[in-house]
Amino acid sequence: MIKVVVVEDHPIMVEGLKNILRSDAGIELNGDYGDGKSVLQALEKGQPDVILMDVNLPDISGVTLCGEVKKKYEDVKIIALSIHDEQPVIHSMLQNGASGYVLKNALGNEIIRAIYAIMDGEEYLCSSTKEALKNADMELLKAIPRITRREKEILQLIGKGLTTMQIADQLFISTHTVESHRKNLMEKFGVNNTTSVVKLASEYKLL
Amino acid sequence: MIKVVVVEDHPIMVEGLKNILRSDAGIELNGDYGDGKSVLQALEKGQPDVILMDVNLPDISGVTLCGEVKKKYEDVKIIALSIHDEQPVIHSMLQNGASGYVLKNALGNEIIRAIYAIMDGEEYLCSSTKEALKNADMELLKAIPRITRREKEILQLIGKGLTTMQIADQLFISTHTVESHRKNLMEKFGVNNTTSVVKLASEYKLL
DNA sequence: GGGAAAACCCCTGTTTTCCGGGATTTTTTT
DNA sequence: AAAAAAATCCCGGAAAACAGGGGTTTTCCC
Repeated sequence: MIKVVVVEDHPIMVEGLKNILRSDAGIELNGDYGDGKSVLQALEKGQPDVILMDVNLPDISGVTLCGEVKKKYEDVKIIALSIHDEQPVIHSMLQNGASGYVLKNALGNEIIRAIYAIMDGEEYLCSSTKEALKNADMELLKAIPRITRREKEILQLIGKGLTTMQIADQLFISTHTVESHRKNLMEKFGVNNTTSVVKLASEYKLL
Repeated sequence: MIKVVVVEDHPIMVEGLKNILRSDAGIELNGDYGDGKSVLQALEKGQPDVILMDVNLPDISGVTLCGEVKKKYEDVKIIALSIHDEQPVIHSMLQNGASGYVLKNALGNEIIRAIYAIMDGEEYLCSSTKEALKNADMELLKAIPRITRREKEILQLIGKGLTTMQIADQLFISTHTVESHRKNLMEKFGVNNTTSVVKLASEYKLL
């Protein structure tokens, strides 16, 4: 029996997943969790074979959670579940140790197939995911930039529509510093104006 | 028996909803559809009592669909299902005739409760939705701005990081015109710089 | 078909961001 | 404790966005 754990914060979605998993005789559902913290706690007491993990969780990002789980329990396989088909999101999950990536608009049996595939040591991407990756040069695959706490803070204020001067005032720092952060953000996201940074950050759910 | 139809493009979610609805004896599931077009077609041949409608559909926006359904079949009650708790999204759905708004992180029985409540002629908002509305002044409740085709086009180009001049070049219009659109967009969204416009538009899934 | 609203277009001056450097002081991580 | 990463600060010139004004042409609704 393949032991599966579900991490997903939408109960209705969990209900659907349970139903799908139950329909397969070789799979055993070993619990479900609504956020990152509770699943990390649970893992200390024993690990499943596979974790079905939503990328957007209420507490920590799926990317981070994925990395942490794999660091501690390298044998646990992770399948990412997501509504995003953005290339950097997919790429970041895979880089952080996910063995599969299935979009939420996939059919139920794609999940089953994914589970068996990765138990065989394969990597499983659902068809729409493959589609999303195909168009991108494998060379210039970009991961989601890792931004610092301060940068995030400034990004949020920029998103609110504040000017550099207003931000400087609010955070009790110089306008020059704010401009530096702005510059670094543009650099990290590989764009040349703040508007694009905000758009991308919003797409990657970094705000 | 209350006849319910589900409009939702994530099969796993549909699976979960079916499960929940099946568990209640007074509710009968009358079909599910993955996009706006197919449900509009189906409605011509007969209407259910209630439509459970995802706000983010692949073809048209839930807000539009909601309006169209209510225009043609005013007796059909609509419950919006969404992952967003943004106030303008909620507000726009209700303005377009939705009788209920349930977030996807709600528990299954919230759905059941919502169905019975609106069949009794009440309006049903799940607890998190109420929470999201509470913080906002009822006075300055803002609907999602209606933007024109041209404005959307320009917004997308801005989001790509193009400057006013590059946009003007690409669309064969003057930079002044682009600036006008920019101005109108800021006006419509009630903010004073383009970055905020892009952020909001992205939140409301207008891009 | 006619009128209103929306969409589209244009201009000038002021403010803000962007770009190109460079440097010092905390934190964090190893 | 050393090395790496973050956070802070600084400058000046160029480029772009913003604010506030006005005008013409489509489109849409009655």
